[in-house]
Amino acid sequence: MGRAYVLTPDRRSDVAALLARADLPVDTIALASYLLGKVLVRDLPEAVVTGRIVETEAYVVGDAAGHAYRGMTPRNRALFLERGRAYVYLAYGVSSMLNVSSEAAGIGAGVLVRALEPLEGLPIMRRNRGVERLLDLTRGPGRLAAALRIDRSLDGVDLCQRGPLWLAHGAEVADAIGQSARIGISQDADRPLRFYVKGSPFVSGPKALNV
DNA sequence: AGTGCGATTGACT
DNA sequence: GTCAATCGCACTA
Repeated sequence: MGRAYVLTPDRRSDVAALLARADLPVDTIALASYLLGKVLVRDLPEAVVTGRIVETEAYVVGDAAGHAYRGMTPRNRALFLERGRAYVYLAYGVSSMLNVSSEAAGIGAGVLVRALEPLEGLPIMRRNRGVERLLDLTRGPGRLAAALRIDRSLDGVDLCQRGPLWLAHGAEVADAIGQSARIGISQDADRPLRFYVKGSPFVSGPKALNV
């Protein structure tokens, strides 16, 4: 079995460095791996809740599995904004999904955030999720959105600006980055556009994809 | 205006 | 492992 996974040291989000838009790679695939290790900061009325990104998926230009594939619609317009904006939609009428828009303004593409390692605000996350187990708080796109109380009202928010939801620099990803097919899609299902921190127990998906 | 379908999750056999 | 819940939205007419 692999060595024990070491939790990232807690970091105060009020001193965490905001990601500048210029820091974000323009290319969707580059952005997907770049976001691993970065910290997602959610400013809630009662507390700040943060987590380290450990799993992402790229939905690239011309991707039949991407929501922007058939052009701009009321739902997916945020995917066409400049990179670093939030695209949030409701999946299966039940779970909210957070994406980071990518590429230049006018081009529809983005990166789905699939899993976080919880850092700050664990009590709030437990309350938002209604579960106790640390591993169940933010493992999976719908779960992390619930834990951070992210919903469609945050669609279009600039993640490169301090506000209700933003991105901060994190510790370097010392662990190797794994790559696999994306989860839960039928179109273009074999393309290796999923990225994850190897060895992190907070990564979602079947074990076979996480080697 | 009606229809079909998910970038998932949680409950259950 | 299987499967239903649940609803906004894209698509067709």
